[in-house]
Amino acid sequence: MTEISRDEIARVLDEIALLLEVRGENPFKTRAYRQGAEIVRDHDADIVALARDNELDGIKGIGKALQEKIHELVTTGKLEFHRKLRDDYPDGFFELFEIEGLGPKKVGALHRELGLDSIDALRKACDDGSVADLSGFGKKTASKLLEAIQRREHFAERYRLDESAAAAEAILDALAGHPATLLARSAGSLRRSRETIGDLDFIAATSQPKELTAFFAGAPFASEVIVHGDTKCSIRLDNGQQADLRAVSMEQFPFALQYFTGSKEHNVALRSRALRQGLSLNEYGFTASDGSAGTAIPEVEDERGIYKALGLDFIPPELRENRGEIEAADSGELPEPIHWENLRGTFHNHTTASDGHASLEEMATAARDLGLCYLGIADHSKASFQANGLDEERLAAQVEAIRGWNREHGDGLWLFAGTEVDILKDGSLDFSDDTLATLDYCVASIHSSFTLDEKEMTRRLVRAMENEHVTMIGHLTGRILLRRDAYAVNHEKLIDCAAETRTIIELNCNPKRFDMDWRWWRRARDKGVLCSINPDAHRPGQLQFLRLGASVAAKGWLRRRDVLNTRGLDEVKEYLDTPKARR
DNA sequence: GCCGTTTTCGGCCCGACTGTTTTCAGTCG
Repeated sequence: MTEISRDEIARVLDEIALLLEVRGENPFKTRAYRQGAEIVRDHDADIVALARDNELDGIKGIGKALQEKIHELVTTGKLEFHRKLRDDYPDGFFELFEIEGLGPKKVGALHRELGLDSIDALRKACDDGSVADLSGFGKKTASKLLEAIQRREHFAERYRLDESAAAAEAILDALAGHPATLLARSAGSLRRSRETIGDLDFIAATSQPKELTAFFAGAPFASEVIVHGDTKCSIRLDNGQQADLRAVSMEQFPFALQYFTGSKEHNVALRSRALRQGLSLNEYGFTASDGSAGTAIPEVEDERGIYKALGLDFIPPELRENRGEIEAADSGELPEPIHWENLRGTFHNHTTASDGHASLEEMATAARDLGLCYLGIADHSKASFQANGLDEERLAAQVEAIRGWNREHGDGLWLFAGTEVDILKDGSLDFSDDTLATLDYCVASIHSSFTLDEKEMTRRLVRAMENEHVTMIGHLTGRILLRRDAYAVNHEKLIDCAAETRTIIELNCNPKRFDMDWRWWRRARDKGVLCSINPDAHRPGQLQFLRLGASVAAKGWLRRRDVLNTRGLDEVKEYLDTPKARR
């Protein structure tokens, strides 16, 4: 039996929560399953192994019942409780939840009353009027459901971080330009630097909320108005992405900003903490939780003040995922924040020699203009023929050109000669050790045979890490966000191996990738693994991805000292000159 | 189903908006 994965356990728990909800079970029970799923996804240690060995005791949020169910799932590959719940529903039933406007109650009614079991069946039922006749539904609901079905076909539900950031900046500019706006900020998952973004969230301080929501609803970037009230307005942009505005007073602004930045889990934890201090916290402010006049309500001027009132250090938005940040803020142990200005150079970049769109000189100039002190060139190796990978001869010529640049311009920007060498199917490399020894450093990446199973893929990467010339592993899982899944790797083993072999793991901050995923960096850091933040730039402008990279690194709890490219040129030269085993 | 610095029982975050309703349920964030 192939072992069940962490994601699969979480998926089953989520599905149980959904099914219990449809059946109208105790909402707190469904929440317990949903939280269980989150905990399984986020847990630091190898939770599958713990479950197999019945050692789940002491994980907060996983009580006796969930422990037993997860154990059953891992050891038998099935969960009887889940099967029984699921048996009543066909596979297509679950896709109904993907339709905007349909929650557990409505899906339950559609299935119970009309026997609907797929989006296709729902479309037909909306068309023939049977949905509109259902109690609790109506003509308007039916037509909204039809629109939502169409929209789902046309647009992805999530968007890239860089594209979302650009859209948000334009909207913020428009909001800031309105005379009724006192302050405007974006919030939500964008502010938390998640790898992909759902809706865009905006908070504006104003004394004329109605004017502002009306402006938002009528703005040129609003291709459709979804909801429009006195203080809240949701619109859809041309690309299908939803944008929400909340208009609040100046006094409410920090609370609204905090609240709508989330994450939901972070906020729930923060609210429980407030309650223990006799305070109720919502998006408008603090109140006495028992309504009494005796409780002192803290004065708050900005978001920082909210955390201060709760006895916490300020928690940067990136860390607000309820993964231990509140405890760390309580004990003064939050990581020192890493900023993009701390980055002095970067290592994984391409030129026209392989599949880049700019010459060595153009890339170097862009790096210097960005204020970097050094730039590593790592073009593809020959096995990546689709990317015009370099053979030994062309590589040697490029190395010579780089040395030449340094002789001429080395006082302004230093170039490192490297390669992004292919890790072949068996874990060997596309260049010999002798060839690699002529370079300053080496990024090793997988670009082929994506379908190997987890064991083989992990072994392949381990073998690459064991090579003394491999400085760092590029895009560890090969994922292309919103398009291609990560290949199967055992992160725990690879992190351990990177620590042992002194191999750096790249944080590929090309917004298509953000790979390795931010959820693993804290563990890597604690094992002593060094990170390099690399844009995988194929054009000069893509060096700017370093800004996003620093935010994602902060999200992964990385500190400056955990990141190679926060070091100055001399330190980096010394690092690369030191044999790997002694680094 | 989970949890415990008021608790091993009795709580568990909460407000805006919409549509279908005559006072509220459902969804969303």
